[in-house]
Amino acid sequence: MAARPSEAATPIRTAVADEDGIDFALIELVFFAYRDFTSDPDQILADYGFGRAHHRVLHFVNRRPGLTVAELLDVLKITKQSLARVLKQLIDTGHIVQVQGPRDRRQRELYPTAKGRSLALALARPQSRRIAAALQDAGIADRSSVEHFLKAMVNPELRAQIDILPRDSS
Amino acid sequence: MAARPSEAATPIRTAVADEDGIDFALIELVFFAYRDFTSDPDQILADYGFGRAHHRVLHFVNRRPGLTVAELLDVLKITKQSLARVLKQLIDTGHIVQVQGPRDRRQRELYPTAKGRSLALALARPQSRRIAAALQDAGIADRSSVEHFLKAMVNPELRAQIDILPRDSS
DNA sequence: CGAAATATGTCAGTAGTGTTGACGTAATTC
DNA sequence: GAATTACGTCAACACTACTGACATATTTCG
Repeated sequence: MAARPSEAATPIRTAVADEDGIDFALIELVFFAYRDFTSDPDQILADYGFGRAHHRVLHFVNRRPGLTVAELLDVLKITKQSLARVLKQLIDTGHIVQVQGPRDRRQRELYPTAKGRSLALALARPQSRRIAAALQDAGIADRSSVEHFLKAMVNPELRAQIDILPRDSS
Repeated sequence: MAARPSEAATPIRTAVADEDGIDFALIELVFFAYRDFTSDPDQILADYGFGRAHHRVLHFVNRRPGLTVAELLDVLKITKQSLARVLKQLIDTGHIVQVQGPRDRRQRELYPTAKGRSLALALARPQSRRIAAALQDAGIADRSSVEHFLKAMVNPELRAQIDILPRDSS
């Protein structure tokens, strides 16, 4: 590969722009937006010794109380082992409780405690504020266009998961 | 804390909704959208033995050829050590070359090679397609509203970084 | 009923990305 | 000449993710 290092690697000095009609501007903005979007809860989580994974679990358990472990794995798209550690910590710290499934006793339904609900709200608050401020700043009166855009960014076969979740309008 | 496990943890069975006016729907959509947005390049990167960190470095070196190491660290908001590993790999594999700074010889200007440019484009292509499809799906004729929204999601003090980057209109 | 499938939990090992702190070197600035 | 700056590197660690294997309890099905 690097047979002749003296000439093999010629630096390209021009910036990529519209080549192939690629939307670099929006690609980058998604990166920056997400980076800062997650930074607010990250700071709060650090106080609890939690990470981003704990946040996601706590979020979905609060959004869909009674979720089973399998359902949670499916939403998060992670493996059982990845979930195990963070879920155990959240249970040990009293943020989440497990209840044996009423119909199928093999299942463990996951519910937030008052403590877990409280933390979930504390984590969501700055994110919601950031979104609201951005909508206002962009002069977007109708939330639904952004909602539609983001939803369309999700893989079609996974959009079903979103619809299961409660909507603000409900 | 868990003095009386039998009653300390009472499960909350109601889903969080509009409590405190928190926009859970959009918070969730940002998570889902970003998860799938990054999944396309992740698959390509796996073929090279690279990860998401390599992608980001490659992206910004292509967008701002001649970036110094310090500038790259500032954009990515990671530490020198985190960058070192991935940057070394990208240099060793001939995707990026370092050039001694012309004015300040302590600096190392980073440039993509033809190979690096090519990979950056390959990684950006599916992301750009996803964005374009989502805009169309959402019936958003004017990209600028989404662009403005995403930009407003970024911390104000960090927006300067975005403006340095080349715009599609240039 | 007994076997197979399912839901969950757990163990061991590994990888990628991030952190902090310290230290060394070359080059620039003062 | 001394301090600062830009960069590279070493060691140690944390978090999140992965794979593969195995155990247990429960349900389903032939």
